[in-house]
Amino acid sequence: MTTDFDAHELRVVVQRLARRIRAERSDETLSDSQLGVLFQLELHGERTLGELADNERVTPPSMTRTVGALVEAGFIAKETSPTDARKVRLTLTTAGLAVIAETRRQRDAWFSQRLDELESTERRSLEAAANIMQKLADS
Amino acid sequence: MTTDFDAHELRVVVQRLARRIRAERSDETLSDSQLGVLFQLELHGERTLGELADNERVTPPSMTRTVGALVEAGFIAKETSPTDARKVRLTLTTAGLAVIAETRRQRDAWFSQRLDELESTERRSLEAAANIMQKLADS
DNA sequence: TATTGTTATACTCTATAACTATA
DNA sequence: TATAGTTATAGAGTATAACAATA
Repeated sequence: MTTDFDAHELRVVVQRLARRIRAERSDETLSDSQLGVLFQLELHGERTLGELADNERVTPPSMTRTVGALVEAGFIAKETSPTDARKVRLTLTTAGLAVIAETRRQRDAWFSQRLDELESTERRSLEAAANIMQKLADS
Repeated sequence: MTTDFDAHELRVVVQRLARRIRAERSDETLSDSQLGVLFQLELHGERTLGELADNERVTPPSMTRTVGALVEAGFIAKETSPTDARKVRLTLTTAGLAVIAETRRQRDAWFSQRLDELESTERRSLEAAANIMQKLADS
C-alpha cells in the first residue's frame, strides 16, 4: 500500500527524540526514580508506599529507600494513615512542588525553543500526531 | 497564537511512547548498555573501547566491563589493533548480529501491530510528524 | 610524557528473603 | 492469617583513582 510507512523508522525516531529530551535535563540532583515519585504525588495528591511501588513498577523495598531519600531531602512528607496504621501516607511538601516545577521548566525549555523554530504547518503536524501517539502509548 | 500548542504535552507523550516501546522488549538477556554497544558496532563495523565509551557516554572502566560481558557471551570479538598495540579492536560476531536482528524484530513487532490498527489518515499524520521529529532529535 | 585500557574500590539502584506491626 | 512496610543482604551498573603497557 502506498500510504504505509516503516514502523521501524517511526519507532527509532520516537526513541531518539525521547533520549534527546532527557539529555537536556541539566539539574541532576534527583534520580529518575525519585522524580517519578514526585510526579506521581503531584498527579494523585497522596499515595501509600505500595501504590507508589506499583505505579513505578519497583518492589516495596526499593520504594522504601527512594521515599526515605525524598523525605530526608524535604521534598515529601510521610505519616501513618489515619484509617489503617499499617499504611504510610505520602504527600508533597512545598519544596517538593517547587522542585517539580523547576524540573518541568528545564525539560520544556529546550523543547519549546525547538518548536518555535519550526514552520507553523510543521507544528500543526506535530499537534495532530501527538494525539495519535497518546493513543499508542496507552495501548 | 491559535496554532500554538503545548510543548509540554508533546514532550510528555514522546517520552511516554518511548517508554512504552522500550517496555515491550520481552527478551531481557542483555542490558541497555550492552545492547547500545552492539548497535554501535553494527553501525560502525568496528570500534575501539575508547570510541565505544565516548559514544555511549560512559567511562572507560565501565566500558571495559560491558565489553567483557559481551565477549564472554560470544556476541563480540576483541583483538589488539594491528596499528597501535594499546588499542583494542571490537567487532560483532555472527551471534552478535543475530541477537541484534532479534531484538529489533521484537521491538518493531508490537509497534507495527499498533500502527496497523490505526486509520490510514492517522498513519499519514504520524509519517509527516516522523520527519519533523527527526529534525528535532538532530538539533 | 601522553595515551589506551585495566584493576581496585566504592556508591547507587534494584531485587529477594526474612521480619515487624497491624488488620 | 493476610497485608503493609522495613531491614538484611546481594547483584548490576557506574564512577574515580591508581596502575601497566605502548606510542
